[in-house]
Amino acid sequence: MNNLKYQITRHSVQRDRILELLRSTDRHPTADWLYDKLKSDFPRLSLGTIYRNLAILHEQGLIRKISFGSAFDRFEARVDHHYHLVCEECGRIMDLAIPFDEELNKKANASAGTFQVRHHRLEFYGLCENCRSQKDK
Amino acid sequence: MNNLKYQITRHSVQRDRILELLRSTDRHPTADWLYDKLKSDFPRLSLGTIYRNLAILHEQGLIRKISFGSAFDRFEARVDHHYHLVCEECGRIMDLAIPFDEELNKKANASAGTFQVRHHRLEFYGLCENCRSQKDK
DNA sequence: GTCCGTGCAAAAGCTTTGCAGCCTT
DNA sequence: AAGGCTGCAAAGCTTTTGCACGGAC
Repeated sequence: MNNLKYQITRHSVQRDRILELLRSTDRHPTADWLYDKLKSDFPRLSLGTIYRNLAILHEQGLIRKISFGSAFDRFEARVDHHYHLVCEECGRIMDLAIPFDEELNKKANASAGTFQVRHHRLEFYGLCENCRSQKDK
Repeated sequence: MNNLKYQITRHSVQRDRILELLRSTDRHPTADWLYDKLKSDFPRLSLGTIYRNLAILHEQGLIRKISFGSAFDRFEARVDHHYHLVCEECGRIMDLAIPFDEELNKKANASAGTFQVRHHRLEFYGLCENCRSQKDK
């Protein structure tokens, strides 16, 4: 049983360069930035290749992915600060009852140098009850 | 000086219903879910209206928005667990030096009921040095 | 010679926006 | 009457995917 989407066996210069680039910077680049940087070396490079290789590298645990932006925003009417539980299986989101920790901002600020921390966002990921019992079957 | 994009003055039944719906549920809906729910009451409703009103409600502080998904993913070669600083002005992302807190998962689990917490994601938002000095001018 | 990886282009998926007409004030 | 709000449709953006070709092994 193997759920990997990409089963790479071959070597790819492009993939090497993407990983190398990521390892050489602390900018947490977007796919597009990588594309721009590598375009001069591979004039016929395509964004599809970037994305495919990022997915492969990610699958291999060689890189991490941080999602931002707004593909699939969720909304809620509760406007006080609180944290969420997110089910990785079904996408369900629940509010979590632990108190909001303002102290976290101070702790972060203490290590953030000249960066000025104003707030934070914390989410917990795992399995909701439903999906857990599904998996037990 | 007013930077608000939406300056609402008028009343809208659709907006009322969106807020009412959000207040009546704990599902943290997507725009599409709201659209589906309201479609029967407003047969000619459009998703554009949903999005516009969500933006207005958000601007008024009546609702919160949680972004997930992948519009603008960022990648990094550092694969150990760590936290990030995100500049709200320029979008720059930096690694934060505070230790990764595995205890957080346990704390969350203790309040999560039947939800099984496996990991978490924590980001700090604020202003980087550059953008801070820009603002002082 | 296989068949994986690439480039290219089209498609997909969510969100935004232009526009004309309607509705609130 | 003024102009914000709506529905509709098109556009915008990032990411994904189908396909044929070229390259790795």
